[in-house]
Amino acid sequence: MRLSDSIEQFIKELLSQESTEVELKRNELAEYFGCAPSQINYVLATRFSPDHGYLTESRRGGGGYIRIVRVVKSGSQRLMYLVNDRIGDSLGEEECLRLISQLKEQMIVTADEAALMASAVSTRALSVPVPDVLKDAMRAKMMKSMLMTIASRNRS
Amino acid sequence: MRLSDSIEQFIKELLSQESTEVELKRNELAEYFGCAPSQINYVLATRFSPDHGYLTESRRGGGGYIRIVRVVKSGSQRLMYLVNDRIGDSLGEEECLRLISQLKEQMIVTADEAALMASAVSTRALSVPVPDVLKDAMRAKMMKSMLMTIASRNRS
DNA sequence: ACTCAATAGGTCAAAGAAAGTCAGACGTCT
DNA sequence: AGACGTCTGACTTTCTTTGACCTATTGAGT
Repeated sequence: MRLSDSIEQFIKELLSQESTEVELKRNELAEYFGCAPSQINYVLATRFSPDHGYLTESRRGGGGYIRIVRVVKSGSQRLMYLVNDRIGDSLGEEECLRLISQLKEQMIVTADEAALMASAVSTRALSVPVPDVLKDAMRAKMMKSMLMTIASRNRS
Repeated sequence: MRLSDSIEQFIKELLSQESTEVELKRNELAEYFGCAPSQINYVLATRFSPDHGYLTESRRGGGGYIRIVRVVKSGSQRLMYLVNDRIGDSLGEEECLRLISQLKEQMIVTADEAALMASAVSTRALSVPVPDVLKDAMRAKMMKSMLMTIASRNRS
């Protein structure tokens, strides 16, 4: 069995026990598996990325940690559809706004959240000297990122 | 648990009991936590700065003290300060996250909104081939745009 | 008034603690 | 052998903690 797979298993084990969130120490985990600490980052990058349905945050320095959150897909098929299929690599402002207003209508996001999202992807917010092609690429990523975040709460 | 966090909690405990202001002795507090007195300054600098919504004053010499005052500003005042003064033309990711978490702590935005904002300015969301300088310029604009949106609703 | 010692807080740099990054070595399929 | 996935180690960045030295205030003794 591959080391990466073992670590992946181990973390998923923890996640299944401790609900949807787990916090761990990179060095301890590396010690436990007798590997380089950076191996943990590799596992996170290749198996617990947002694309895989996970979010991670961390802190350095004394008392540092890594937290992994499993995004629950059940309550939000619509969102995951948007993230995985609907939104591609590029999204214009108009289309962003259309999507956002649909989400609002379907009561998947509140009016306040919709306004927040719209202001983030607005032309005004992105008015820096960068080609439009790249801005639209960025909009796509921002939308996905925000939708993932929304999907990760709200397991109602 | 981190020492800094314990001290922070301790002070906030005092503040919640004694209204909006608390006065303490640096050396006594350090003794109580068994740490170097300068540790107290570190906690003040990293957790009770004006950005965090606190002011501190102090006196040296006999009968010296440190006073910590929680500044009670309305949400929209705080937001306007951020938009007009605090955030300039450029803002790194770390600083964005710090500001956002402060807004959450001050209950000016909800946890959900904070998460949404954080995901919008994240490295992940902006991972397109654009120089970092421009990304930080964009972050500044996005933050302002989002904060304005928040301010324009409930002017409480 | 002046000086000096005691008291109390401030500053800063260096050490320590954790996590992040990335290039390159190593493996394992085809 | 080549391509792709895995793993490591050296170096970096961020956050925390401490200690040595500095500055301000007070008060007692002259």
